[in-house]
Order: sequence, then C-alpha cells, then structure tokens
Amino acid sequence: MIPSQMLKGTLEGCILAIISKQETYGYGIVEQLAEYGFGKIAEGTIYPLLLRLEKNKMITARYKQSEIGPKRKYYSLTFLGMEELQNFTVNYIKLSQAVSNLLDDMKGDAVDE
Amino acid sequence: MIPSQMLKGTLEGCILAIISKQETYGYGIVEQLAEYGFGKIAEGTIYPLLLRLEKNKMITARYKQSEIGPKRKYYSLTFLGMEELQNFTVNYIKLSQAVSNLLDDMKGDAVDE
DNA sequence: AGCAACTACCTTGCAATACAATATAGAATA
DNA sequence: TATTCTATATTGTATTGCAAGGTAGTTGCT
Repeated sequence: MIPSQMLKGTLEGCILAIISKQETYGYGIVEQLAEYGFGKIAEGTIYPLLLRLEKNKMITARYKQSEIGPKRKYYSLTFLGMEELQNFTVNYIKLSQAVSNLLDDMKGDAVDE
Repeated sequence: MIPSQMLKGTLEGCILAIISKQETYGYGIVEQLAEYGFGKIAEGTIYPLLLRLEKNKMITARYKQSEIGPKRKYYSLTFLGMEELQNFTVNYIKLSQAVSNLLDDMKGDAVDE
C-alpha cells in the first residue's frame, strides 16, 4: 500500500477533513480511510493521532453508546481544528502542485527546455 | 513553507525524478526544488538523502570540475533507482487520488450521501 | 594581502510520526 | 465456553527532514 513515510503529515490533515464532514470515531475513521483509497491504516496509527489532536485542542470528544459494540468516542473539530484543516489544505495543494510540475516535466523528457 | 512532515517520503522520490531528467549535483538540486515550488530545502536535508540513495544503489556519483566553484558530485540513476522512481510515481498518484477524493467530498459538504 | 560572499560538500543530533505489537474489554454468535 | 467483531489505548521502533555546525574552493572588492 501507500508507504508510511509518504503519509506523514498528510494523514493528520486527512483525519481533520474526515471529522469536519461529520462527527465520527476512531474505528470508523479507519474504515472511511480505506474507502477513500488510503488502504488499511493501522489502529496503532489512528488512536495516538486522535489523542494528539485532542491534546492540541484541534478536536473534542464525547462518548456515545453503540448498538453493536463498546461505546464510541466521537470527535468534532474545534475552531483551532478548522483553522488547521484550512492550513493543511493550502499546504497540501502547494506540495501537490510542486510534485505535478516536476513529474510532468519528467514525462516530457524536458532535457532541452 | 511546506511542512517538513509532509515532505517525508515524497522528497526522496522527487529527487530521483530530478536526477532522472539530467545528471546533476546536490547544490543544483536545492535550486531546482525551489524553482519547482518546494521552497528552500535545506542542504542538511539533501546531502544525507543523496548519500543514502547512493548507499542503497539508487544513484551513482562522479566528480566533475565546475568553472565557478569547488568540484561537483554529479549523480545519475541506476537501474534500481529507475525502478524506485517508477514505484514512487505509482504510490504518489495513489495517495494523491485518495486525498483528492476526500477533499472533494469535503468541499461538497457530503453529509447526506 | 585580507575579507566577504557564493558555491559546494559533509556530519551530528533532534523532533515528529506511522506502525507493529500488545493489552483491555463489551457485544454478538456459534 | 470460545471466537469474532467492535472499540480504545499504550509502548517501543524506524524513518527522515532539518537546524546547526564544520570544511573548503573561487571570485571580487578594497
């Protein structure tokens, strides 16, 4: 799947994005990430990340009963989290464009331009 | 600029891409990255990365005189390096599409779909 | 000659983070 | 009872970008 090193920094922003769409919980985020095409992201990745985001006041949590298992810890974005998500988006697009520039240039065999 | 965590994993592939276009050297790579929109990447990032790639047989080096300064260490891709670049490209596109899926979904305020 | 600025390379140590491995536990099912 | 799925959490490790520092050649200015 996608190499872990390539996810660094990106994953955090993506989780903010997922939470911004709708209040959700760790286990559910793992499932959503897989649906979006990130592959199976380990729970040992997600839970520490969520705790970190919570500690940094990017998200807040509340427990809710589930009908099919143990109770779930649902997260929502704080204002700080929304700002951070905005920030992530801008930076991601910046990087994404830089890489596109490079890869396009490469495909074009741009030796003499 | 682009957060350092977001460059992890990506930078290595990008440097392979730059070298694949044309034999080049560390200091020149720093300049090219800036032109492509990556911002000023520290030399303390590039040189260890190049040494690592060389040790892993992704690139090979030879020294050439420069007319304007100390002699330069020019790098080219090995076959292994080309494979690795191919690999990077595939994985980058995979990630890039996953993030796009997510960000588009978010912009669309997809609460009820 | 002396000095600054640019070019060019390298090393050390640190910080951030994805993840494997492991642990815990409730609920459903066989 | 045992297993599987759901669900959260912790510990330790590996990777890697980068700040900080060092070395050295070349050029141009004074």
